[in-house]
Amino acid sequence: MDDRNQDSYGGPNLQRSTLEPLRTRWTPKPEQILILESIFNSGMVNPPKDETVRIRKLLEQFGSVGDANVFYWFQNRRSRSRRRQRQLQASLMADPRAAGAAQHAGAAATSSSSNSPGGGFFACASSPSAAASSSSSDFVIDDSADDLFSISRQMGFVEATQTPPFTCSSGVSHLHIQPGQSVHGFGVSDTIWPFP
Amino acid sequence: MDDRNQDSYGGPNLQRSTLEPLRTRWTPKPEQILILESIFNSGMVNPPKDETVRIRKLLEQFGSVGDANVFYWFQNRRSRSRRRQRQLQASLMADPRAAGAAQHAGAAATSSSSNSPGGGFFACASSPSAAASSSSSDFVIDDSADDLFSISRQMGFVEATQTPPFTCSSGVSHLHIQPGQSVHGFGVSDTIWPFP
DNA sequence: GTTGTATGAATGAATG
DNA sequence: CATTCATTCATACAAC
Repeated sequence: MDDRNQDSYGGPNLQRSTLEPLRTRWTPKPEQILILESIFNSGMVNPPKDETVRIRKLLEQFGSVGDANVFYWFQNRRSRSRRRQRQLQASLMADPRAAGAAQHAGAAATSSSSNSPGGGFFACASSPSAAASSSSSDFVIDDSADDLFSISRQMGFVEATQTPPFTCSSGVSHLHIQPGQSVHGFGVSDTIWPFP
Repeated sequence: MDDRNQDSYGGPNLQRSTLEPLRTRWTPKPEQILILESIFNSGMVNPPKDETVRIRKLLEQFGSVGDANVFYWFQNRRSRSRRRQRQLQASLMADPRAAGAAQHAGAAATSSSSNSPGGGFFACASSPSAAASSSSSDFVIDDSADDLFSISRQMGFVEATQTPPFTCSSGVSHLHIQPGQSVHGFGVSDTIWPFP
């Protein structure tokens, strides 16, 4: 399916009664969250357009999703991570003893199951088709692949009803991004006013 | 009377001391959105500075707003419209059958009658005195307005204490908004996405 | 059924 | 004009 219709009609459990025209907001499926999460944690916190499309296609194997959803997801993810980080910092600054009390995070797997808080965790990368990639430009791991415990709710049970070919390579992913972009040529601002 | 205008340039800030939700950023009132929307749809998608100032003054009748806000609004508007258009094009190109599948936006995009910014939607232009009558109905917005609409959901209730009637003269038709009138908010939020 | 929280979606405000 | 960040609104879902 190469259509990227952004209909988010099919929620995970929302389609309980063969009623589809219920336009709700996109509710990512556990598998989708897993994929997104791994991509994010593998360092690609801000995928460019083309990557976003690719990711969307990947996710589409598990349910309807649009590019916009993917875009929003990453944006929210970044924003949220940053905010949490800041709050945590503030908390620590206020009271160093409160180190162990990470807010109230919905995640319960703080220490036992998670890995190094800055990298791996789990990463996956797989293209169902189109492996015509060649040049592997390394992505830039900004600095902190921050927050990782947040994947609580919907991922509790990955009940893959019938998971299409979806492979996950543990370790560091092979996600390759394409830095080259934008045909932006001229930055003329003739009729626009600079600003008062 | 609610004439707490703040100055235009630079800092659109307005917050009540202890009663307001401490809004830092400008939240356009429904009437303001209407005005802006009509100006935009009347063809003026990129107003020069002087026009911007005029628009701001117009908007100020319904709440504090600065030139910068107006400027940003138009800028975002243009950007968003273009992106939406491109996304739509892409969608149609990818899979014409998926035409009706927009997240929860109207499905009236396929026909497309006016995709140009100059396409009529509702515009405003009239002399202050002439439009003072005919107050049977608040206003009429063609719900059949095609793709390029996105009246935010913020148009729900208007608490305008008391502001002078307003008549816009800028475009083609006329639009008369009375501050006390509540604008019927249709929760139609355009939701195509932010980037192609 | 109500409340609280997590989070998708939207948009104002920048920056390049 | 393209992209990104920050804040806010709306809603799905869980807990009660």
